[in-house]
Amino acid sequence: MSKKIAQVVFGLPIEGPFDYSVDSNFQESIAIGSRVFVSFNRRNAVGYVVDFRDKSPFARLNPVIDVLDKSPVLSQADLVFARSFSSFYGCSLGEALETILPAVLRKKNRVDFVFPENLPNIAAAEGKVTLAHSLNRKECFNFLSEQIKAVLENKQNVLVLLPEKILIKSYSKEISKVFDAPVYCWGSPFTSKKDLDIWLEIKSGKYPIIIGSRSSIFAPLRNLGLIVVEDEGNPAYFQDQTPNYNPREVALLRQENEKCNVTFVSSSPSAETWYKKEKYDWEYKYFPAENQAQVQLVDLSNYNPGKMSYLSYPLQSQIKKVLDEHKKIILFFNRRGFSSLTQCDKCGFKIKCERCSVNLTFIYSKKKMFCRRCGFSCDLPKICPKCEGAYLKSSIAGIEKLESEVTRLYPQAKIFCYDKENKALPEEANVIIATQAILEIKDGMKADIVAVLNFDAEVNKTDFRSGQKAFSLLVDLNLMAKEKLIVQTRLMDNYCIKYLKKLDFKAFYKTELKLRKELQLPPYNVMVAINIRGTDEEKIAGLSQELHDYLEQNIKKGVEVLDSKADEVSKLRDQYRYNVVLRSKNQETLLSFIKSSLKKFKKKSRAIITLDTNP
DNA sequence: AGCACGCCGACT
DNA sequence: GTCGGCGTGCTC
Repeated sequence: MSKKIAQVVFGLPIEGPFDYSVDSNFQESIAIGSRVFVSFNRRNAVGYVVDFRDKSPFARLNPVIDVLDKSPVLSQADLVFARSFSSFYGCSLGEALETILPAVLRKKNRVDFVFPENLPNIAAAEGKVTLAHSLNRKECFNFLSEQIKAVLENKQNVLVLLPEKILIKSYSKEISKVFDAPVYCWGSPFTSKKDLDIWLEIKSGKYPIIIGSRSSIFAPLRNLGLIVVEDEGNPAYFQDQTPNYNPREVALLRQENEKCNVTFVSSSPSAETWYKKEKYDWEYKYFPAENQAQVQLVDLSNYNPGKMSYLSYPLQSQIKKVLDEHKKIILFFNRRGFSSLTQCDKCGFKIKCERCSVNLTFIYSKKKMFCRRCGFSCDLPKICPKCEGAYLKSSIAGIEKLESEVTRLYPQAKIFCYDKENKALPEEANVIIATQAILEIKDGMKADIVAVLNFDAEVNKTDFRSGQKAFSLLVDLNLMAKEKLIVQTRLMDNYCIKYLKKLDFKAFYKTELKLRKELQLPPYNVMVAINIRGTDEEKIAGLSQELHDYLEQNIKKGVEVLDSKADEVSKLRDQYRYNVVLRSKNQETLLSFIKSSLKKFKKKSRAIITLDTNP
């Protein structure tokens, strides 16, 4: 094949490719997948060779200044994968390539490493997808071990994804107990030169097992036999960066391209995953819990709301019983700090963050007020900043307030709070008041009784996934309880609670999916939010409306534009945020529509516009 | 993205 | 006059 003209793409939001002439002295070294140094729009830049051609419609071509790789860092397969990634997430091919490559390679760094010419060609796996629905860590781990063993025996490699970095170390220990193959823990981004050596080692097959978080989904493993996505529904897999990818979706893109197997693990899978499992007939393995704790509902609608304590009488007597029998109870109360609303008793002024549209939370243990969105903190004002009224009232109690109430009722108990700030938990603790941070302790956290104090708050969120999340929460808390799970609620016949009692997953997902279908939500539709933000609220609101109208006028078949709306948190870090949400049955149709429309719209605003797929 | 070019308001 | 704000267009 002749290499007269190289077609080059860049990590920029422009499609390309751009043509460059190739000097005779580069004929040997340049190849598809090489990184090249070229002049682009009066500046020098690193680009990626995606193809060659003999003729160019452009009269005057710039030359390739330098070829940076001794042998191309990107394989044919990488390019195919990047193409599907770019059309799935609506970014350019160059942006997709930069997402796949370690950050070091975006700069003008040479790679002298020569990749082995012909790696042994191992027959691909079957491309099978499994949903491991696990209420029993040990059983499920044995199952995964069997899968991994089969893959390693076939001389293929394994990638395990975990939602949080902190889980990597202990997981790798577990794996190392079973397999004696080298394990690489992929925790931090590959930004230094030293990282590059490791990346090259991974690429040349030194580590048959990689365990990592989000970004390790791009680990350059050849002969990938299996991707395990642990805790597939965990929201930590979502993250707002551009391009905004979800590793659980990327795993399926790799599965399509590399024919590797994929196993999703979850105690209560996302509705999206359950839907796909049914639709594509994925293999389904259910690992029941060793013993299921009994579920007891406490109907709060019988209580006088004015006099309501957070502890209903049945719960109070339960706590007493726990203390008498020297047992342990977890009181689950999903609100941090002392109070999440401080209000002037005289004029009603609410103390808000200076930079966000969020009420400040008072954290008693630190004697300070915090913004839960941007981290801003300040002292608790002594008088109302607005009317100088002397009395500031704390309402919407958090776990610290609850702690004081529990301490008053049970002075003899050993009470400890567990939340994001405070993760120390002494052995002798017998009443543990915890936020959802307690769910991160994946193994070992057990108590005789677990009680959910404000379940209704979980369901009443505006997030359309709140039902499913609330159900997942109950399932996980139920697994924590040895004896009994108590749920205080006014929603006695809520479907989450109803199907928890018998752990009837089938019925739960059937109901959840029916709701989603009726409301035209994912997984029946793809939703993409175009997020517009900037410092001038009027301008942003106007721009958002303008964008909405523009999209509607240029609408494409099969795409629907919903109304322009202020974001849930309309102001964050001094920036106002508006969204235009679009809906379609087909992700690629939708993204190509947005991409072409935004191209024309984007420039004339000083606002930052980002895309959020399946928000 | 990043940069030049070109079009209008206000100011030494 | 001209400095500089920002909307527009282009990059092989």
